[in-house]
Amino acid sequence: MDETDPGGAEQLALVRDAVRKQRPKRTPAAAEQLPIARVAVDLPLAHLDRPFDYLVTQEQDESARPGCRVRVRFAGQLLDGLLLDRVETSDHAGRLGRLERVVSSEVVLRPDIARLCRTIADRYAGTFADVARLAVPPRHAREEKTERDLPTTGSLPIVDGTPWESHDGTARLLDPLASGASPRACVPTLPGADWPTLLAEAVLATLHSGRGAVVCLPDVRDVDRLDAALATVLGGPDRHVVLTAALGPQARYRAFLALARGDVAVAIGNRAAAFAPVHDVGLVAVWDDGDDLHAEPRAPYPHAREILLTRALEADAAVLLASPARSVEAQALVESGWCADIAADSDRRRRAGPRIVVAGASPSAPGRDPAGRGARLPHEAQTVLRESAPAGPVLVSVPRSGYRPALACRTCHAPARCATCQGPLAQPESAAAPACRWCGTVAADWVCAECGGTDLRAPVIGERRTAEEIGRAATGVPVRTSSGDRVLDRIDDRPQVIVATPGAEPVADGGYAAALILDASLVLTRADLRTGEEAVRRWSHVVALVRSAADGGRVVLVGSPSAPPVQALVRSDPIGFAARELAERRSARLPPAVRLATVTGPPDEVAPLPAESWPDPSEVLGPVPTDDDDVRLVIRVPRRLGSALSSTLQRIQSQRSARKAPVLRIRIDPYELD
DNA sequence: ATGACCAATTGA
DNA sequence: CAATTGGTCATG
Repeated sequence: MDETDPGGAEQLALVRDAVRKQRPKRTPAAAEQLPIARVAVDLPLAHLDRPFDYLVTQEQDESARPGCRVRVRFAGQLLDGLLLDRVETSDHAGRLGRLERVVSSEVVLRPDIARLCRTIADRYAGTFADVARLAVPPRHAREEKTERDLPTTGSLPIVDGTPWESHDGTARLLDPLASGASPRACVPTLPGADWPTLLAEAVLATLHSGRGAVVCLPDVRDVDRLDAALATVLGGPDRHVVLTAALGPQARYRAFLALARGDVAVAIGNRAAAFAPVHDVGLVAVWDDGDDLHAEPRAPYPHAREILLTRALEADAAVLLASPARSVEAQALVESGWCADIAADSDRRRRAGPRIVVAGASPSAPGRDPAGRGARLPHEAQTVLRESAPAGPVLVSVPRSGYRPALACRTCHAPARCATCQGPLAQPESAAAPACRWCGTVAADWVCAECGGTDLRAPVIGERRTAEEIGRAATGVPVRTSSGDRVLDRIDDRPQVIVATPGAEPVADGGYAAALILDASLVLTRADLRTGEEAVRRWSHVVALVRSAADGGRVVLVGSPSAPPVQALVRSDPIGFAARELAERRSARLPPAVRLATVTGPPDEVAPLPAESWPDPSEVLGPVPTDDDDVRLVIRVPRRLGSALSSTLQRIQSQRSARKAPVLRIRIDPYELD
C-alpha cells in the first residue's frame, strides 16, 4: 500500500471502521443475570439428545424465558429449540454461540413438563425431541397475539357426588381429593353408571382443593361426553378445555395456551392431552385405559396411562383409572398396592347390571346352519329380540363392519383371493359383486385356486348384513347401523334395533332394553395376547349400556359358555378375569409381569444385537422375520431392570446414529406382539 | 443432519 | 500423484 496515497489510507480506515461496527453484533453483551440458556435443539439424532448451551444477549434477556421457543445455530444450520433453563455458568469449554432468535416468549414447555418428557423418553428408549413434539403443539402465532381470557370467576358448584355413592368412592376418593390429598384409585364403573358425571365430579373435587386435573379418554365421542358432563358439573363450559388433534391447529393451540397461561385448570382429551400444561395438577385420570387408542402410534410409542402415572408420581397428584372392565396393567397396579381398588362388591355389580345369558353357537362354523343350534342368531337370541323390542331399543353388537367382509370357497373353505393381486375378496354391499379389498378388482367369474370351486361363502358377517338379517326377523321395528365413519351418537327410547361394531355403540337415553352379542367365538379364536382381555373389555361396554335386570334389561351372548372371557362376563367379574390374566402373564413372562422390548429392522442390522451387553438376567428371543423384509428381536427382563433395558437400547440407538446407521424401531411393552 | 478432517483406495 | 471414497469426530 502506497503511504503517499491519502485516498487509499482513508478507504482502509473506512473498512476498519465498518469491521469495528460489526464486531459488537457478533459478540454482543450477554445478559447480566443468568446469561446461559440451556436449549433442547430439535434434532432427529439420538446421540445429540442432550441440552446445548447458548448465550443470551441483553436484548433477549426479557423474552428468553425458560420454556419458550428459540432458534439457534447448530452445526452451521438454523434449528428450532426449546429453552429449558437459564443458568449462571456453562460446563462447555469452548466458545458459546448466541441464541439466534427468541421465537416467542410464550412459555410452552414448563420445567415440570420438560422433566416429564425426559422421563418418558428414557422409559421408551426414545429422544426428548420426539416426546416434546407430542407435548408441544405447533405454534399458531395469531393465537398468541389474542387477548388473554380472564380466568373464570365465581364460586365453584358444590360437589354433589351422587354417582360416587354407589361406587363407594365418596370417602375414599372425593373427600381426599377435595381436601388436597392425592389418593390413587382403580374404579370399575358399574353397569348403567353415568361415568361422565362420575369423572366430572372427581375433577370438581380436585378444583375445590385449588388444583387442576387432566383426563385422557380414548376417542372423540368419549371426550365429547365428558365435555358435556363437565359443562354441567362445573357450572359452565369455561372451566375446562378440550385438547385433541382433531380440533385443528388453531383451536388446539388456543386450548393449549389457555392451560399454559393458567387461565384454565382442567384439560380433557385423547392421548394428546396427557402432557397438557395444567398448572399444579392434582388429579390425572384415564377412562378405559385398556383401549389401544391410548397407545401413541408415533415413536417412541408411549401409552397415555404410563405418561399420566409418571406425571402423577412427579407432581404428587392423585390417580383415577376408571373403566367398565379392567386392564391387566391396572390389575397389576392394584395387586402391587400402588393403587386402591374401589370396587363395589360383585353382588351390587350384578344387581346394577342386566341379566346375562349365553346361547350356544358352533365355534367352527359361525354363520352356517341358520336354523339349528349352531346358528349365528340362535333361538334364545331371537326370543329376547322379539320380547324386548317393544320395551325399548335393542343393541346388537357384531365384531366386524361391512356387509360380507371376508369370503371363502364353499367347497374347501380356503380364503377367496383376487385373481389379479392375491388380495382378500369381500362383498361390500348387499347388491354389489365380490371385489378385492386391496385393488378393488371385481371378481366376476371367481374360481377357487385350491380346489376349482366356483361358489363363495361368508365365514364372517359384517354389521350391514346383520342388520339385513335382523330386519327380516324383527318385523315392524326400524333397524339402523352404527359403525366406522357412520356412527350414531345417541338414540331415543323408542323401539328400534341398533346393529353396531365395538366402540360405535350409541348411548340410549333410558338404557337399552336388551343387547345381543354375536360372534363371540369368532372374536375368541384370534390367537393374540390380548384376545380375552379385549373381548371382556368390549362386551363390558355393551353390558354397561343395558338397563338393570330389575328394569327388564337382558343380554344374550352367542358363543361358547365355557370360554373364560364369557364366564367373566356372565359372572360380572372383570376383576377376577384380569387377575387370572395377570397370573398367566406372570407364568408366561409377559408384560406387565416383565418388561419387554422389541427391536425391528433389516436382518443385517438386527443380527449383531443378541451379542449386546443386555441387563442380567435377561432373555433374548429371535430374531424372527416380520411381515415385510424386516426381522424382530425380543428382549425381556424382570421389571426392576426395565430402566436398565431402556438405557441399553438408548445407548444402541445413540451409537448407531453417531455412525449414520439406519434407526431401528424399538417398542417397550408393545400393546400387542402380533 | 452437516461439515471437517484424515486415511485408504482407486485411476490416469 | 491427484481424485475419490469411507470412517470418525464434533456440533454450544
